Amino acid sequence: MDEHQLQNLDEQEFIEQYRRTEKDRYEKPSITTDMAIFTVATEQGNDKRKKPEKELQILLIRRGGHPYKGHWALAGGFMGIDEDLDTAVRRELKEETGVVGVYAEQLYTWSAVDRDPRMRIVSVSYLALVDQSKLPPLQAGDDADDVKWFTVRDTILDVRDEVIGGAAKRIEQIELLLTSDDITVTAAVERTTVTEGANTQTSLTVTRQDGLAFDHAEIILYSLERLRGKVNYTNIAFNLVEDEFTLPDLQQVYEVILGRRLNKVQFRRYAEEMVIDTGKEIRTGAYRPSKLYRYNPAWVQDRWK
Amino acid sequence: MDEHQLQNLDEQEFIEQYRRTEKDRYEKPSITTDMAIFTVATEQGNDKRKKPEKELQILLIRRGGHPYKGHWALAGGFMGIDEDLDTAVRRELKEETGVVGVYAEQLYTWSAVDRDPRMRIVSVSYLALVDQSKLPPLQAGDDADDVKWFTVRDTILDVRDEVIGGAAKRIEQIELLLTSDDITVTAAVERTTVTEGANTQTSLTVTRQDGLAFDHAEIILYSLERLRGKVNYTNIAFNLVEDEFTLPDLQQVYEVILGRRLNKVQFRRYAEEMVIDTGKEIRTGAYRPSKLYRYNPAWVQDRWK
DNA sequence: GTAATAGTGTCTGTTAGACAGTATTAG
DNA sequence: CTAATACTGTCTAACAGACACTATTAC
Repeated sequence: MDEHQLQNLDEQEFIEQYRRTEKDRYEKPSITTDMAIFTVATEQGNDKRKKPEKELQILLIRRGGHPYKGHWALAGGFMGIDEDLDTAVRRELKEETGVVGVYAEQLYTWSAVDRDPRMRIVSVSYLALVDQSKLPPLQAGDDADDVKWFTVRDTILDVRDEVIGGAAKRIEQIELLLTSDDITVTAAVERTTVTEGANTQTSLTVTRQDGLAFDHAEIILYSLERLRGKVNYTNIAFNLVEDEFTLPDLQQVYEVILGRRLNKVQFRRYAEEMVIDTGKEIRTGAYRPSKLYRYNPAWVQDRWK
Repeated sequence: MDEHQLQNLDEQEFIEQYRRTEKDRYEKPSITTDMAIFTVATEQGNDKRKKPEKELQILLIRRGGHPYKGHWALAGGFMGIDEDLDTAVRRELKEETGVVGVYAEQLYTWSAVDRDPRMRIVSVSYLALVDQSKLPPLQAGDDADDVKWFTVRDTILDVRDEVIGGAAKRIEQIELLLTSDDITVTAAVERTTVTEGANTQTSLTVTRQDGLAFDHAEIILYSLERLRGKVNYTNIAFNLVEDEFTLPDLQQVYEVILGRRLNKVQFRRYAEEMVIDTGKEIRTGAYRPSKLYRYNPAWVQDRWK
């Protein structure tokens, strides 16, 4: 049956015919999910007298199978034919790490033709956040040899500007450094921004990596960008504190994400309308106790009225 | 060869073996792209003496084949096995409408199991913007019977708040109205926002549609949200004016996107650092001429310092 | 008391928002 | 001249950023 005959059927007949003869006419890619899940954790080994510092961490698994066997990767895996992406990514996270019930949002879909050595794979990445107190003990499962939280540090090593014709080009060399107790994995990524007229396009390319699998360094850097952007105009950071939290703790979360100190008065004015005072207090050291707040579900972002 | 044997190979051997025996073990979905491309156009039939009003328009094609034959849809189609998504979506747009060289960014990946009646299809949607002056005459091609620009209007008909246990739920009834000269297509979409603690999730569901194909009403509303969000903190709106433009024209673009009037002084202060005076002027009516500007490529968003 | 952090009062410079004015044009 | 839109000066209220202060605690 040729295309013309096929189109002269009514829709029901067409679909039946299509399923019989057309459905697998072209080669299809596979679809996987990848989950960049972050938490804000207390640094090890600190002075008893001082309040502990915090840091941003990401969950990685060590791959038990080829390809990139023994390398560290984001949790994730193939989407089943009968599940949607949100379901698939949560299922994979649970299977590989035991982590459930986290905040997760879709991030970006990666489709470079050669991004997987096995075959054509398109991957839909997710950004997830979880508070330490909601975490069960980690347990590696499935394809994973091991699961660990890695401290995330990204540094811009170099910025180079070029002007080619009417286009302005900015190339940033970024180093991504992920460390666990005894393990360090790194990647060098080039971030290219091309501005031509009003049209600005940014792309990320891994130029060197040590211990990381696939294009996951790009995905991690992209998720960091998104996280840093959204923290300023959404409630996203509240997913990184307990249900009841203090304003100094919340401020620490913002500082860790943004990588810089914030003004206390300013921060508290900003946070005030997003929180509700529980009336409780908590004592954490040799100093004045801190008030406990909870998120104000009635808060609406009004930056863009 | 079982899984264990497979994993004892070295990586090169593994990949060769995988391609022979594992590659097509599981049923795969198809991947398509969908392009929501907008422009800001001058309304028809206006008073000579007054400056014409402008409106937001989206490009739709009438489907020449099943399913949804004769219905209106976003441009797009299947990704080839040897091309990435950006390439695929631009190729499809060109094939179906003749439009090339536009600003485009990836929007969201839609994966509901039943979103296509033929088979399992995951679709990656794109948001694109183009200035009228860069548009060639439209020409339907390929699977498309016809191509038209539709004026976009979305109205919130009703907002209902519910509180269930600790979760706050907001259900908005949205009407999407798309009109061309003689054609009107509509859809009713339910926008549900669930807030539980700090965790807010929003979903869109089409409840009724007339003349629109697939879940494209959801995609269109989602792209409108993104456009309205980004216009405030990026240079995205400059893709909707000519290379040289006046500030009143630019302001009109912002007003059309946001659906409300902006304060002139305020807008000009905001826009000032994003533009460069060309020294030229343009006369468009029986009133003072307007200065022509161009985009300032050195502008960087500093809202999130 | 001391050292440490939590939380507040208040000053200052900047910015958002609005009003009302002037400038320029075609007809 | 009039009607229309482009553009600007300036007032006010709100806000961001910073400093310095008070409050509370463990030891």
